[in-house]
Amino acid sequence: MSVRTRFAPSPTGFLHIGGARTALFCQLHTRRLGGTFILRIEDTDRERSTQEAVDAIIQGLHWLGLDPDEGPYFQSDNTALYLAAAERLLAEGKAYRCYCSRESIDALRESQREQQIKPRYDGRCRTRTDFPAEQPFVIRFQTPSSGVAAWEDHIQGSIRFPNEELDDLILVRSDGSPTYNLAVVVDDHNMGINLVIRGEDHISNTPRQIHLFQALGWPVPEYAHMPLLHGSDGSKLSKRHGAVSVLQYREDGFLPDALNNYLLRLGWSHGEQELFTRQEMQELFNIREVGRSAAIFNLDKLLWINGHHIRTATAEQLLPDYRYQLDKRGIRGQDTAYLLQVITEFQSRAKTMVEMVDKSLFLFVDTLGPYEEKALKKHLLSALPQSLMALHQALAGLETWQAQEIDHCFRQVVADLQMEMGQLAQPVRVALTGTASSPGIHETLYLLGRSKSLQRLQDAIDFLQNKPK
RNA sequence: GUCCCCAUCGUCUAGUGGCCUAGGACACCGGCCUCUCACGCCGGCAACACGGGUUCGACUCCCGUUGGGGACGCCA
Repeated sequence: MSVRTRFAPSPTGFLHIGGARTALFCQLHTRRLGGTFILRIEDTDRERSTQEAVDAIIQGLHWLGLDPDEGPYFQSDNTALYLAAAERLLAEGKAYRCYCSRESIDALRESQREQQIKPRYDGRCRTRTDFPAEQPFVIRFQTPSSGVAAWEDHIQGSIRFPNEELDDLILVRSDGSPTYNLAVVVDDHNMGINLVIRGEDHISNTPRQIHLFQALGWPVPEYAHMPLLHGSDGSKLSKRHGAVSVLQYREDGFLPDALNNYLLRLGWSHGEQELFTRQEMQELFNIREVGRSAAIFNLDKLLWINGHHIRTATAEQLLPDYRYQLDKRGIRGQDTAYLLQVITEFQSRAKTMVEMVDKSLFLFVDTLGPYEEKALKKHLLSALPQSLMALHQALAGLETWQAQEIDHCFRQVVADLQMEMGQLAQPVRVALTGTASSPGIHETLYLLGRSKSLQRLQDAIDFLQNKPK
């Protein structure tokens, strides 16, 4: 039987990095086995679910290349199915109506906490035989009071819960709506899910769900509970650790496969290999090889991996992202061939596409802002205007603005002035870019173009001649 | 508090009883390359939480301690 897994987020917020990792592992695992990866939106909490969140999740998955093979399915479409299952359990005596008020249960839990025992419902309505017509009730599952619920987790190994640790969970709320555990079990069964891959925070739900499968007479799926992703303080990832939407990573100039590569290495490894292509991920990943301990999100390593993916991508592959980032700075309508040349020149110099734009921005602005303070002092102020003038004159005399020609011309000027390359290149670099770093000086001149290059050299010459003594 | 899970360099990890004076990667620190910045290359710093067992021999197996995390909702 081929494997069927599902990613089942609740649409109460955007898709963050932890959810993306779960989705990635689900998809990768099924890809290798030729199985099916299903997206199911768990919106049984109608109060907190929003359409915006649904959209953000689907968009986030799409950006990462994690589009489902099936779905999205919405639990809100299956309410009747869940309620039917609950009715059946009720009819079979495996569930019961509970008339306890929230207040009385809160009081119960509080007193249990005081006694330092695990807060849980005590089952006081189990044996109740009266059904007061006007009183609201919930439907509770009658959990076996002895025995154990156990399973062989694909990641965590053997896990067992004594049933006396569990209480009677609510299947249907007093407003008649189904709850999470019921919906999950009914859907997992109906959708033919045979492997559940989800976060470790669901471990304690698993014994309850196993009981429900058994009570309904359905086969129990296999489970793989992934260790959680932690923030820098070692606790579960949350807003305060910058658990932002994965789409924010696109805004910040990350490549989807770089993020996938990084996420993949959190908890899974393949010998000493750090870098993976999409293809390799799909061929090599196995959920059974995932480690059991939680990992801490580390931006530095993500940046390094992103830099690697930028370096190894073709300029054509990077073009849409580069254009996207340029667009956000108001730079549009640039020639494609030109942009490809720029990208090629900056690929090894940027860890993100945002950084690439930052570093190449001088090419697109009409006039430079003030020279960077350090660069100005270190390289430009000490330069002789005469050397810049000599270069200006030589470059102005070029027939065409070709990379090789510029190279020859620049070297000739350096030789004529009896200077070292760096003595001329650095001041020129500051003149052209406003900073002390850029691609090679010939490439920089070439990319900047004749008119802007000559203009900026002239500006620097004027600047030096007018500087206060 | 109760239950469940986890524990190798700062971080991500390799390691499945002898190959380990513990390997790789990021970060950091040197050096090389060099017109700058990157890239690349070379080198360095840095870890088996602790205590008991088991064994001829434990990072590897067992128990305990400590530490960390998760769960304990008419949320998912």
